[in-house]
Amino acid sequence: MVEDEQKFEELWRRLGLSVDWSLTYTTIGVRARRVSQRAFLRNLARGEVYKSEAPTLWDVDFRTAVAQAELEDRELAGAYHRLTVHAVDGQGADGLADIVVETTRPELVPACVALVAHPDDGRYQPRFGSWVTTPLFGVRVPVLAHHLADPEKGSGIAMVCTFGDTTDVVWWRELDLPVRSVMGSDGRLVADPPGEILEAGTADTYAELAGKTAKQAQKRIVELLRESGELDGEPRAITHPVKFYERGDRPLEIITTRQWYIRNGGRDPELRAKLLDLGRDLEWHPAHVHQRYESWVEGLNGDWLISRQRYFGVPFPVWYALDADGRADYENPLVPSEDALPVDPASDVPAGYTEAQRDQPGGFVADLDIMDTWATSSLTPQIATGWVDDADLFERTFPMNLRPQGPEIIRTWLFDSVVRAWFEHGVLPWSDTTINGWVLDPDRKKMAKSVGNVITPMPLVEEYSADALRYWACNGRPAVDTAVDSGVMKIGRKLAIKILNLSKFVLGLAGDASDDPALLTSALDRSMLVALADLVDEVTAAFDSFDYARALERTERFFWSFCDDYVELVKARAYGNAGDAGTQSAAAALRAALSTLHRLFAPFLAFTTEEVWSWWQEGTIHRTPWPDSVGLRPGGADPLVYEVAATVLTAVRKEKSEQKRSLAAPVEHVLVRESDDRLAALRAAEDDVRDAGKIAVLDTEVGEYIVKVELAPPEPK
RNA sequence: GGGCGGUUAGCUCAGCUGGUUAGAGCGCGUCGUUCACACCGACGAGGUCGGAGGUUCGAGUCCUCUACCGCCCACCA
Repeated sequence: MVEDEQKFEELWRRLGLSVDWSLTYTTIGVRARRVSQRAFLRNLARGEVYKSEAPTLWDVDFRTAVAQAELEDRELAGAYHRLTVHAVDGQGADGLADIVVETTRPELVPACVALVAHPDDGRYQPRFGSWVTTPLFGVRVPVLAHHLADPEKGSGIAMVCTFGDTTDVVWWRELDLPVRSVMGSDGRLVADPPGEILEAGTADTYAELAGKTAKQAQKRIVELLRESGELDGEPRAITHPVKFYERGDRPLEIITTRQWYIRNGGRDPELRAKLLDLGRDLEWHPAHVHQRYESWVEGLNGDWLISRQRYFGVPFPVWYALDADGRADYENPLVPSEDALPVDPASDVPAGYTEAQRDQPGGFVADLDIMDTWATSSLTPQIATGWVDDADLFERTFPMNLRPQGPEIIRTWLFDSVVRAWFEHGVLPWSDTTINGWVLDPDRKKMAKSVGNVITPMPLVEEYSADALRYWACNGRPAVDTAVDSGVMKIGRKLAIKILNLSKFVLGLAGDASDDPALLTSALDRSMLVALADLVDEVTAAFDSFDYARALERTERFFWSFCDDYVELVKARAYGNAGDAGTQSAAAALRAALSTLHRLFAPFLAFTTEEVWSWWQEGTIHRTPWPDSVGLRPGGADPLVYEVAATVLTAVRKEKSEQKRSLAAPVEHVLVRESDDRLAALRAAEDDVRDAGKIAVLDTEVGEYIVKVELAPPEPK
């Protein structure tokens, strides 16, 4: 893990990310533990966190409870087994017909506590309230009605087991059914059968299953059912979605355990509504990802389970008093004072007790569970802003501006952070969030270790440069998946080189020229600066709305046209006599433009711009003020001059290219027919256009747009 | 089952509140090097904007329906 951290830090430094490395923390570090435990204790004191014994989704390999947010569905092969459930003598309005139920989990027949059908289902209405006995085990269970039963599914009547899936939990709770659990925390059927099976005298049958995994038990029970004649036909293969722990390999079981929960609106409509409101107050970039938050919060079906039965993590700062019989008092946990934090209940002792009383009747016992990492990560804003140890910093930086993160952890990191900040501070932890997309492999496939298509950034940095990688990354829009594309990185590299070359040119010809705006006597120069000022406004607005990709695109577009057109147009004038007004104007405009472009590109090409900035400025560009369009925008400038001059120059280049002539080829005559105002603009830059195009005579006339170019005949070889 | 994105040139993608002949880069073709740039430049070819209706003087841009791709959510016996 430490190695991974170093690798990330090395990469991020190499990429020039402006991280304050003094603020890094680990979730089990002292600061994070103190924050986690303090927030927990305060949640506990206010009743926002509670401990409860309840059916819990459980990973049998990790042997820990898991939270709703850590679930994922996987499509799994399974089979419907048609089982015969027997009518009980003297019950049933229409005689003693057996009932056929379909189940994908026949191994849970010993855990069956009821059958349920839809209240409107005529087939089963006569049976509601009657009793039946389960196959193989002969346990009496009621037939009940519940609206969640789907008449279309299977035989229309479901076997409720404790617990086969989350619907069973709902039925168990809402129909007030008993617990008859057989699944152990190790994923194997427990050794001793439920009491009802003992009473029914079928313990020997259960013994055939005890100790087996779900899969093994299913195989065996199907054999037993077949032998007893209670399997109706052969199992019918299906595929169906099954809940998994996102990092687990076997389907989750549901077992009853005592766990810590934080209220998150999952069973409290008022809190849920408040959290939805907070989600609406948050500025999402892009806006539509907010929908994910909405559907997640609306779909919550329980509080946030934060305890884990693992070894490494932040411990709960809690002990329980033991009574004279050694029973723990879970209702009244013993807690430390805040200034004692962090504590480890496994080695620290609660106030008023001694170590000798640990695990002794009349003494105390530690809570040995640890917190889910999200219980700590949900406090990142509080950890980073010094909530427990730097009141001044906290005052100035909380709530924060921005949470940048991935889409897959909206339901965990983002949502949990909102919950914690709301409980503790009554506000959102940040005003804005940006959601990134995924990086896909060059074939637009999701990267996965199992597929072997994972590409790490460092080799790309080494091949194309950090700025090229940044350029590629900045071309990916927020929340849009972006494929690794060396072509785009090459363009970034090209752009960086172009900036170096342009800077060399500008600084080479006007070494220490003045920036005095009064020197801007050329209409073309002023026109270009107007366009540049407009660009600054547009790019600033794009950054303000977190649309960095747009900011880059606009800057880049201006830059290339600046190099191709403006620089070519003013080159002759710029090379002129340093004392001439035209030369001074060009130099001043070029330098103003260069300074602005350097700064506009700085967020993207951090290293290139830092280098060229150092050629002529003091200090780092990354702490230089952002360009100001007001100061840049010259008075009395006509934006048309630059545009029309560039258009004519392009037309001249096109003619030369079509004649397969050099760009340096002389032009005898050019006729520009244009509207009056555009011709006026062109005349304002006429000398520059003639110089740049090597044009001898430039005529203009008002009319429908046309540029007619007559080249001088080629020189004989 | 509910919802959110996407579908624009061979490829990767822009196209903001509807407005003149739909853009960029790559790739492709042609041409061009004394004077910032061959780690280059210029120019060009290439698109029924997924499909069908509709609103409008005008739709890639708005509305309805629909197809396919990706994703999220859901109590999926």
